[in-house]
Amino acid sequence: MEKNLAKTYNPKDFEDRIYQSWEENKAFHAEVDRDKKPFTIVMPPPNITGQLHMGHALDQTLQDVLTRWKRMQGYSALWLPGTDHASIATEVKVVEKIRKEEGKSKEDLGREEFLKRAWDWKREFGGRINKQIRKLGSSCDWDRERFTMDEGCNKAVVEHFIRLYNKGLIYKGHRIINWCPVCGTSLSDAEVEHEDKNGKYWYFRYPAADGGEGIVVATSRPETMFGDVAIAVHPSDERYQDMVGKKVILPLVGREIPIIADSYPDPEKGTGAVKITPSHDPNDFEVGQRHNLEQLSCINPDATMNELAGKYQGMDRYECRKAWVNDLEAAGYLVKIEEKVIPTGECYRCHNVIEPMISDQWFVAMEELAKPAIEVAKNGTLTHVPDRFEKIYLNWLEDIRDWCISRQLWWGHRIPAYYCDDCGEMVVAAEMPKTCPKCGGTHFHQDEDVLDTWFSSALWPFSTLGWPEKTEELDYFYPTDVLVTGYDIIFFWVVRMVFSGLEEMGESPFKYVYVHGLVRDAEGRKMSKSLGNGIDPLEIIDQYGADALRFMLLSGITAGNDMRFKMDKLESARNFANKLWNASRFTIMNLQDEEGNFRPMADAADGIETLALKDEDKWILSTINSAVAEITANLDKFELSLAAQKIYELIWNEFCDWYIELVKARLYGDDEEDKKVCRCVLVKALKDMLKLLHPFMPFITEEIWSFLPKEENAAQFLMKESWPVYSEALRFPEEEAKLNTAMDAIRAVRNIRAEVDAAPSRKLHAVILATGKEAGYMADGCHFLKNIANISEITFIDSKDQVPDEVMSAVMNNVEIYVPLDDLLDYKAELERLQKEKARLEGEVKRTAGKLSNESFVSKAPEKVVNAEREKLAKYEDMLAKIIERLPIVEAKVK
RNA sequence: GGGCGAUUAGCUCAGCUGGUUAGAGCGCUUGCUCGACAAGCAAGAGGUCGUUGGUUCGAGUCCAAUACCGCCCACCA
Repeated sequence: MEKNLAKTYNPKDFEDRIYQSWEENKAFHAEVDRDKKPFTIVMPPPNITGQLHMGHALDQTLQDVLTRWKRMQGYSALWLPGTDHASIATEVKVVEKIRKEEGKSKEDLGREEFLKRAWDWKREFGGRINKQIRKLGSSCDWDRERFTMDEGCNKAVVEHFIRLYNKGLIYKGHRIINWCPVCGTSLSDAEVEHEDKNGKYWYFRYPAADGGEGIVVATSRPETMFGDVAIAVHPSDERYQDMVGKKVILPLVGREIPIIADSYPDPEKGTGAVKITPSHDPNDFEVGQRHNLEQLSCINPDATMNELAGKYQGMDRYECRKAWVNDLEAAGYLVKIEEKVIPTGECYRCHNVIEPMISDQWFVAMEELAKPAIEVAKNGTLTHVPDRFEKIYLNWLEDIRDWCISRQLWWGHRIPAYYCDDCGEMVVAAEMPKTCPKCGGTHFHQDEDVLDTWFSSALWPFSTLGWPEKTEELDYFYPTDVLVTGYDIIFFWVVRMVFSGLEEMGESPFKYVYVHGLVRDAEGRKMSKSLGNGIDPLEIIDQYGADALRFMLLSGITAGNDMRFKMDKLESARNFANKLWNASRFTIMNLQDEEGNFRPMADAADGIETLALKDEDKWILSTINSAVAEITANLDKFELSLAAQKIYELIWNEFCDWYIELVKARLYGDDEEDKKVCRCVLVKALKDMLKLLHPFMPFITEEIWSFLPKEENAAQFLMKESWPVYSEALRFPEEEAKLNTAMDAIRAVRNIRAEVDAAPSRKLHAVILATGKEAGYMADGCHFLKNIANISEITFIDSKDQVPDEVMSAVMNNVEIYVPLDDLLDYKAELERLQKEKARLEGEVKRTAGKLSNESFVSKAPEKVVNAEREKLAKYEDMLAKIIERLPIVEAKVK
């Protein structure tokens, strides 16, 4: 067994091994534990249509960060995984597969055989998706994995359906719905995408039945004219008032239809007269209802014309349109054509134009269900992050129409309605009835249709916890805490979960909805199969590791906004992992002797703050301590990206760049007791940082953790360790100030060195003039200058007179540093530097003094702010004075 | 037609309730193989925060208008 980390960071060496070890030890399993508070996230179940894309990777990462963090905080954290049967999407894929491989249609196979193939598909792709989720490091509870069509979910769906039906909230209706002629099914309003297309208005004359001029109407879909049953005009439209009640003739068809008055037509649009086709237009449907008009369908489900279209029967709707318009024109009925942008509805799956049709479908009555869902958002029980999505959520609910839930498909939850073969009586029940309540018949057949896939996903937050049974899990884990999802499925899913949860459970299914954006490609385009610009998360993981991918996805994002997938960001995340890896290697190296055994450390049983800590020890502990508070606060507010940013800075800029460099001299020195303290601080610091980083980069942190010395009561895994908490005992403001002064001095010397091109290996002398409390800071901290700025000798002086002749200088707050450089002196460079500094300080003094001379600033701004401004002014004035003093000396040297 | 987001360094983006000199990554310049790390170290350059007004002692941050880009919704005569 290796005792230290490998020389280079290679995530492939350990990511799979670690995940396996977590899983074997059931580290993700969450139990009902009444001593703990529950934290619950149900995973948005990926469709079993294919494989995970970058959007899933982001979605997963966000949820995993939250879950791991809460678990470390001591919650019984359940992240419940699963997949979605995705009725229509999967059916399309399976049909395609069968067609390709066997040359058969689903009808050739028959329902039963087709479903077998679909289940085979589910096993193959469901399994693939689960592997991908594991690769990402998701800490979900696999013991509780669910599928939207498993037995329990099916039971929940049937139960829910029956309950709503019995309450009158589900009904079967002969109504106008969105029909996709290609998918061969009805669709809900949410499944129709709107697109503006270039089209035309054709103006046709409908001659009056009594031989008069008749009326001209515009239409963008002339092929629906065969279904016209009336012409409507607005009752106040004076142009047509005397025509209301009269009849016109449907051109070429010869059928007489009435002119009616209705509020629907807009006198400003078209000719103000509208042809009414209740079977093929939702508005016309309603006009038809109001006026008791006949419903004449002229288009078949496959978008060909039916017998009503006469000689056009059998033609495709668009072929018919062309021929029909030609014929009307030839006959002189065409008045004019107008180019127009026509808003068109398309199927969200196949992007073919939707045809509104009348048919028998099942609906959920939305009005009553929507009310409580609106209420929970308004009263704050349900919070959207960011909150602007609440408006979108509310707008949709407030405008909602009844939800068409039946689909003419095979793959899905079959509608639990049965019809008596003898009398046709319908019974809604969990199982096929034995006898008909009406005629006593004993033969039934089940409704052929299946349910909208979203009908089952709407129940996901409670069906997965055992509903309709009253399980312990349901009682404990429901309602869930946060739902993480993309903004693209708010309507499909979030809204429906809320009203369904409220209906069945009486409580909103979650307290927060965290909405994230899309992952786009480097050019900002949506990743899509047709563009071929998708990036496979698995390939990225293979190359850079899951931790780098996760960290990259989280860096620099804000809730609800899209992000771009940039390779340089990914590399940066990987480099960060490598940095941590090496810093950890350094730490472990210094903990161990040549044999790899841990050397003795100071006993920190009474708290690390009780040890003989040096200033830099207190500084790093204090810095980490503040970061703990900040990062926790960020996570509390769902600011995951800011939290990630802070832990990055803490590890790289504070720990690696400064602390490690500051303590090297001690570690390589010979004060054994001090070394023990130093090791102790190193381990403590590293461990705390690993814990803070763990939710973001679970693999590397767990791997490093396994190499560190553990306390007796340590958890088996880092992932089971407790989240660090802020401690007042670890707050060292004095040491922070001291170290900041030392660091400024180091930077100043390095700057001079760079300015004159002095090799880093060249040892320099420094003369320091320090006053105020900085005098003490520099006295205590000057050894750092020696160690990491390569200063071999330091002379403290207490007056300007003692400044040597040939020097470069740096002025800081209460500290002046002079570096004698005899052969290398570059006064010209220093003069430039001083002049630049002078200009900067003059600007600062002017700005600060200006502020302070403003009467209303001094009287109105908080005292704290004013005092800070005063201190600033004093500091800048002092520094400026010193620069001005120094300038003529340097100027003289330049000459 | 309605609504929303974005506009900050060459590029991609952070910037939470208004208060030090507006930050990061990448890129760029210069110099470094000194016992964790060249996937690195050090020192730098680079921004009048889209525009115009307003509120305020104080605005990248709040308000209004405007421009450009993008997105969502809407019953398609």
